[in-house]
Amino acid sequence: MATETDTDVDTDTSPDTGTGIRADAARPRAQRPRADALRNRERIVSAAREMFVESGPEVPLDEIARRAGVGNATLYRHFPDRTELVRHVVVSVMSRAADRARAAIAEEADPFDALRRFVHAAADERIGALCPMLADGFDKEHPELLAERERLEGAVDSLMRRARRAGRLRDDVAVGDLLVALSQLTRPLPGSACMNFDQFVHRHLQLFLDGLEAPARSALPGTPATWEGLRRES
Amino acid sequence: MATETDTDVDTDTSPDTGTGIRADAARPRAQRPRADALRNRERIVSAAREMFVESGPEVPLDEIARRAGVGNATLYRHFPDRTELVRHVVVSVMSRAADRARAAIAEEADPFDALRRFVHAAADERIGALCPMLADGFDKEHPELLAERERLEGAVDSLMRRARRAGRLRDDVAVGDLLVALSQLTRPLPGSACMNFDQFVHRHLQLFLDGLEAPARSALPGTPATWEGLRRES
Amino acid sequence: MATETDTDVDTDTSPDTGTGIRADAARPRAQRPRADALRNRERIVSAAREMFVESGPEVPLDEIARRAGVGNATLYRHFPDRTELVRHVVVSVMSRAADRARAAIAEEADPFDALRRFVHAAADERIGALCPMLADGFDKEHPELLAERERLEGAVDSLMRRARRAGRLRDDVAVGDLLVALSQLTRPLPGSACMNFDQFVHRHLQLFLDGLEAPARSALPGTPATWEGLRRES
Amino acid sequence: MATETDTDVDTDTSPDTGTGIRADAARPRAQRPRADALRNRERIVSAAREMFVESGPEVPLDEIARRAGVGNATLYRHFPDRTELVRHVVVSVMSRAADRARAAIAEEADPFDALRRFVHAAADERIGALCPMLADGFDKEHPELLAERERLEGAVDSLMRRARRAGRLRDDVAVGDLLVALSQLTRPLPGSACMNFDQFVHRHLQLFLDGLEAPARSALPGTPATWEGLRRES
DNA sequence: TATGAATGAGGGTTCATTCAT
DNA sequence: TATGAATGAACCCTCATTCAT
Repeated sequence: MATETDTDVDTDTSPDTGTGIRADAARPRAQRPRADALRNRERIVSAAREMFVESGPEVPLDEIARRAGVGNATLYRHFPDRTELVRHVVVSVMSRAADRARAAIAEEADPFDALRRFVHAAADERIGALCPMLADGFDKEHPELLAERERLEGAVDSLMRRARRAGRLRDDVAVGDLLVALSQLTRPLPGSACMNFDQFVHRHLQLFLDGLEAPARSALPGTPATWEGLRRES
Repeated sequence: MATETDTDVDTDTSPDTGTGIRADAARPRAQRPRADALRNRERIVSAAREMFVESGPEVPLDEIARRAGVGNATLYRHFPDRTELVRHVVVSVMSRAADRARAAIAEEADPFDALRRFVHAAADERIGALCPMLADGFDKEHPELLAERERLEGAVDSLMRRARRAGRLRDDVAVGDLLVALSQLTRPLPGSACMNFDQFVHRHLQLFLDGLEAPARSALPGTPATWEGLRRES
Repeated sequence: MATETDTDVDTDTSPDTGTGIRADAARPRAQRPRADALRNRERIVSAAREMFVESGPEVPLDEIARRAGVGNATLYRHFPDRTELVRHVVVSVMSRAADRARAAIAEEADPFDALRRFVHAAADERIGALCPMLADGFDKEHPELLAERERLEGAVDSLMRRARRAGRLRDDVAVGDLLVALSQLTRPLPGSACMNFDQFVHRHLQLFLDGLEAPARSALPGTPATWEGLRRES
Repeated sequence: MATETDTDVDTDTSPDTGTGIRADAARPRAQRPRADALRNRERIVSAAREMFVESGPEVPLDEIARRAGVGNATLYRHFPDRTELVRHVVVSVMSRAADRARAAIAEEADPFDALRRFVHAAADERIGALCPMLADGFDKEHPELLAERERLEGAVDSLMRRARRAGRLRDDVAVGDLLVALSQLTRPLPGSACMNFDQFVHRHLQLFLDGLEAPARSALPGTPATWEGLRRES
C-alpha cells in the first residue's frame, strides 16, 4: 500500500478538524477569535449539516440556530447569509471526506478495497450534502472551497489511480464521475430522518462500485464528469 | 423476446397517454369535463413536471401556473393543494416509465439490453422526479398512486426476471433497488436547468447497470429496497 | 281588535309571497320571466337567508349557489353582486316580518299581546338578519327597500300605537327602538348553527318586552332610534 | 352597599390593567420580556379591540398591525394565529368589564343602581366584542379565558344577588342571561364606526334593565342562559 | 459579542366576479 | 338561460435578514 511516489498525496492522516476553519483558528490574527465564538461557530456548522441532511437545504435558519443552541443573530454574525453557511458546510463535509480518503489509502492494503472503504465512509460522512455544489447559484469557485476541493479530489484521484494501476478500476472513469454519482446516490431525502434509507444506500453504492471494477462491462457514453462541467450555459 | 408466459406483464404497447387521467377522460360522465378544462389540466401537469425537474419540488405554484399559461386559481381548481399536484406528476411519470418498460420488453431481443434501454429511457422521462415519493409527508399509499405503481413495478419486475432467467442479472437485487437507485441517480439538481447534467447521468446509469450484471462481483449488504421499506419509524 | 281607523294599516292578511318580487312577477313585462328562472330566484334568496343566518354574512356566494342547487353564474345573473343579494334577503325578511305584524294585529285581541306575538314571530322569521341594514355600505335608501320598510314600519307602528292607546306601552319608545333592539337581540351568531341559541333569544325578548311595558320604570336617554339615525357622519 | 358577607366578591377596586397579561409582566422571568416588546404587545391588543369593534372580527390582521404601528410579522410573533389574538382581546374586555362590576359594587349604594351602572359601563367597555365567544370555533374553555371569565361572572353574580336580595331584581334571570343579552345589544355593527349607535344602545339597555327589575311582568320561557349552554350539539 | 425582537417581501390559498360553452 | 371554468386581487402566514438591547 502507498508504494507510489511523485504524484500521490501524502498519506499523513493527522486528524484534520474537518471544520474548514482550521487555518483561521490556528493563525493568530488581529482580533483573536474568542474561544466561545469558535465553539459557537462549530456548533452552528454542525447543526446545519445535520439539519440539511434531515430536513433539506431549505430548512429555516432559525431552526438551525435553535438546534445549535444560539440566537439567530449569532448565526448571522458568523455567516452573513445562507450561502455562506452552506459553503462552510460543504467545505466541512469535503474536508472530512478527504480525511477518510487519506485514511483509506494509508490503512487499506488492496487498492480497490481502499476505494470501496472510502465510498462507504463518505456516505457515512453525508457526502450527499455536497449536492448543493451541483445546484444553481452556488459559487463553485469560491477560494475557500477550491482549496478543500483540491484536497478531496487529490485524495480520491490518488485512490483511483492506485486502483487503476493495479488493474482493478476501469479506465474510462474520472474522479468527477465517482464524486457526482456518490453525491447523488447518498443524497438525503428532504424531510425524512429516515433511518432505513442508509441501509439501502450502501447496497446501491456497492452495486455502483461493482460497475466501476475492471474489466469494464460496457462503454460509457459522453465524457468524464467534473464539477466544472456542470456549469449551465443558459 | 417476450417468450415467457403466465406471470409476465402483457406487452401491449398501446400508447398510454401517460397522464394518469386517461380513464376519466375517455369515459363519458355525468358532469362532462370541458375540453378546455382538460387541456388546462394537462398543461398544468406538464408544466409542473418540467419545473419540478428544473427548480425542485418547492417551486412556487404561481410559477407553474404562469408556465402553464393559466391563472394561479385555475391551478388550485384542478389540484386543491400542492400535494395533489405532486401526486399527479408522480403518477404521470410512473405511467410513462411503465410504458417505456413495456416497450423495452416488447421490442428488445436481449433481456439485459431491454433492461438497459429501460433505465436510460426512464432517465429521459425524468424518473428522478419520483424522489418526492421517498420524502416525508408524501402519501405513498394513495389509491391513485398504488395502481400506477403496481403497473410500473410489474413491468420492471418482468424486465428483471427475464434478465435473471437469462443469467444476465445478478440474483441479489430486487425491483426496489433498481427504482430507488435510478431515482437517486437521475434526481434533478434544484435550480439548475443543467443540460450537461444529463450526459453525466447516463454515464452513471451505465456504471450502475454494469454493477447489476451477473455474475455479482460482491455481496450486497442489507436487504432489497422497497418504497415501503423507506417508511420512517420515528 | 282592529277597531282603529284612518292611520292604521289595513289588516288584510292575504298571503304575501314574502319574496319581495311580487310586484314584478305579477305585472306582465316585455321579457316575461320564465317559470324556472323565477323558481331559481326564490331558491337563491331562500338559501341565502339560511346561510346568512347559519354562517354569517360573509359566507361565500358559491356556497349559497350550491345550497340553492344552481350554478354560481346563475346566482350572478339574478343578483349582479353581493349587495344586491343581501338587499333582496333583507327585503324578503322585512316582508315576512310585516306579514307577521299584520297577522298579529288581525288575530290578537289584546294589543300588548299582539306586540309580544309579533316580537317572537319576528325572531322566528330571523329578523336578526336585518343587521346588515345597520352596517356600513348598505344602501338604506334603495327604492325597493324603502317600500317594504314602510310596510314593516307601518305595521309595527300600528301595533305600537294600539298598545300605547291601551295604556300598555310606555310613551318614550318609537318603532326604531323596537326594530333595532329586536334585530340585535336576535342577531345570529356567525358560524354556529346553534339550536340552543333560539331558546335564550326568546328569554331576552321577553325581558325586553317587559321593559317596554307601561308604566315606564326609568327615563330613557337620547332620542328614539331610527334607521336613518344610524348613518355615520365620518 | 356591600353589606353582604361570605359569598360576595371582594370589592377591592385596585386598578387592574385589564390587559390580561398583568401577571406575566410583573413577575420577573427567565427570559425577561423586553420593554418595547411589551409595549408592542399592548398596542396590538388595543388596536385589535378597536378594529374588531369598528370593522368586525374578520378585519385583516395586516390592518390591525398597521393601526398598531408595527409590522405584520410582529403581530404574528406575539399571537401565532388569529384565534390567539381574538382570545386576548376577549380576555382583555372581560377583565375591564369585571373591574367595572367591582367598582359598581363598591361605589353604588343602591343595588339596582349598581347593576344599571355596570350594564352601561360594560357597553362603554365594548363588551359586545365578547360576541366571538358565542361564535363557533372559539375555544370557550381555554385556561387563560376561564380565569377571567370566572372573575367577571363572579362579580356580575354578586351584583345580581345583591339586587335580588334587595327585592329589586326578578328571580328568574341568571348571570348568563344578562351577559349574553348585554353582548348582543351592544354588539358592534361591522363596518360602521357609528357614533350614533352608542346612544341608541344605551336606550335599549335601559329598556332591558327595566325588564329585569322586580316584580317580573311575565314568565320567561326556557332555562337561564350560560356560555356553556351555547355549545352546539351538531 | 450575543440575543430577542422587528420587519418586508413573498408564497399559499380563497373568493368575488367574469368568461365561454 | 344556465353553467362550469377562469381569473386576479386580497388575505394569512413564514422566513431571511436587520435592528436594538
